[in-house]
Amino acid sequence: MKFRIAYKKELNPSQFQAVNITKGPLLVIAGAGSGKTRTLTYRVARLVEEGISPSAILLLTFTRKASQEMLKRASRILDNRCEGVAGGTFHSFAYSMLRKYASRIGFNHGFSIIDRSDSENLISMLRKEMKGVSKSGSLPRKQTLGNIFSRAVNKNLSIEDIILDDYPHFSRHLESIHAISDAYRKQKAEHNYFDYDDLLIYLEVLLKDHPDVREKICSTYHYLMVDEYQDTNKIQAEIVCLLAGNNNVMVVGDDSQSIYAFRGANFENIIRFPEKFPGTRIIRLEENYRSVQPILKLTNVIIDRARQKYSKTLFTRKSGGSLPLLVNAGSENRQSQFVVERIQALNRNGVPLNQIAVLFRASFHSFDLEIELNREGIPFVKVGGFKFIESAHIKDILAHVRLLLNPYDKLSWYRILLLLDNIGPKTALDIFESISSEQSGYSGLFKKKLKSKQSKSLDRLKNLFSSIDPSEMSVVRLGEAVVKYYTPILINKYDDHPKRAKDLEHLMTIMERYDNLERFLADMTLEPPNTSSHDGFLADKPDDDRLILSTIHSAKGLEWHTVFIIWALDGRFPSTHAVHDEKALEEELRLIYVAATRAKERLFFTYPGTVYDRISGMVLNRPSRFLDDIPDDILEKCSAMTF
DNA sequence: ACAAATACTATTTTT
DNA sequence: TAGTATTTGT
Repeated sequence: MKFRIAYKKELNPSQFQAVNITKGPLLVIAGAGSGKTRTLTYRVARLVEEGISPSAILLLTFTRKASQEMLKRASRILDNRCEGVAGGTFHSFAYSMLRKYASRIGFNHGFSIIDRSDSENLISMLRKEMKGVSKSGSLPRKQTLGNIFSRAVNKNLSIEDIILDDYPHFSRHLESIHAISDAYRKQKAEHNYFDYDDLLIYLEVLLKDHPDVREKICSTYHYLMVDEYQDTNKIQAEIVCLLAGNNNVMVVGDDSQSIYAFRGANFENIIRFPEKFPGTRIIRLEENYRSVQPILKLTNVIIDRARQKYSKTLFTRKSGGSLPLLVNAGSENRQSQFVVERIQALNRNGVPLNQIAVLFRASFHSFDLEIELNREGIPFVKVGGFKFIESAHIKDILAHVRLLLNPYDKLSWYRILLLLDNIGPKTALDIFESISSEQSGYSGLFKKKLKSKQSKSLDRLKNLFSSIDPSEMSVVRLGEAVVKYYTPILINKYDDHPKRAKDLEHLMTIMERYDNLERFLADMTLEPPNTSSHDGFLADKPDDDRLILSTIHSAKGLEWHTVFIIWALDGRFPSTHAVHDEKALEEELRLIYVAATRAKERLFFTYPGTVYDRISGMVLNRPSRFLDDIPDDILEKCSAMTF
């Protein structure tokens, strides 16, 4: 067969093999910077060139952006048939399958997806009820409870196991926690709520218990490709098994880059893949095309300390380059200043801002730097951490919008009613009960008798709901009506309302892109914009030359000319929480490995000399233990003063 | 009885 | 800083 693309010429031998083997199970161990994306992209093109229908190919990735990017690139090297390939995250794929087959799993009236904070709010309500019952000491907070429940699902363990393993100090509350978990499950079923984990659970149920559905889905998607396989959990691995009916399944991953164990990911999925699929062919991509020699030398030393790994050694042909540098800055602010100065110097020497990234372990690590960047007028985007979509004012608007789709949405009513004067938790729930029992849509709001003060606050809300009609107005018009109603509340509630009003404007520009309310809401929970709130309204301009600030988790798969890793301070990275747990410590090690392997030409680690840690009462003054004893000819050390 | 204001405390990463 | 527990106010 003659192909338009010269695969053999454009790929190295291992990559070519991975593209060339299109049938049967295939495991690709792809080291950092080894052209993993390139390989997947060419493989998509190859399948399409072989005459396979694009809609028969399913590409599961970690973010929607990643799959879009790959399909776009595949289209560029072949043609736009590649855009027809089905791609997305496990969660978005689960969503579309479950929508299609909702009635098969007993959800005849559909369901709505709740995000993490919705789920926590629901848990919080149940926790309050439970507080009266349990006697001794305080229950875990809602966030912790959410973590416990989610981890149990994603690791396929019981609540007992999770508490004994990870939260032994809460074991005396085991019964109460169990009760809350049961109540949570019940509430979700009653209100047709699916949390993130439910999407995976119900997809597994659908595939497992309904052979005809599974048959149908498998006969649609003949070719399955899964990216970032090291970060899948047990359910996802099971789903891959169920989907790979005809064994044409390729998974790509790197156990050294597994950084999502905290949410149940297990890189042993990679190791077990050949057991699950007998006859699996294994290909290793070991040539690094990204980093210069000195950087690769350091990252190889870092990952060498990992206990458990698929062994591989990356090599590069990129010669030259300077040694990575570990800088003692003296203080947090001096660290920020140092980074700013280096960025300005690089920029003067012709490195564009968008080729420079500052990476950190936790979102708040960049606060001081952000102030310094603003002072110097250096434009930046921040990725990861607290998201635009998670800020209270955006969630307020979305709650109103959600009610237009489902007037019996308990969480949304609760949220928007609490915004009103003289209405607290009790009244809000009473009103919801009334609406729910009336069964007459949101006009049920008019039925409930209230004190005059309270009904006065409700009047404007009633007005809003009687003036809008989701069947007649476009998505963005609905949004505008809600914003108009909400603005006085916003001004009253927040001192910084001008900034937040801008966010609402940005939300309107996002809504403009949708003509379907349901799709809009699903996207907002499944694939929300990943940038942080205050720069959200600028984030859509892709060519903007701006510095990147990012959590390491959100930097996965990306690369820059120069990378700064700040707060490389023992006690922060690894954090004091992780140091007593070997598994957690290993994950921190992989995390610093992922961060360092993002760099192409220049790599800086910085730490503030001495920091007092209020929580542990310790003085932190050592560089990260992962870097501390690396020889000077691999990692150069200096202080900001002597640079 | 319930809402609103105030005090206290523990602090990561994300679909 | 935000979530929760506690106190004060209507």
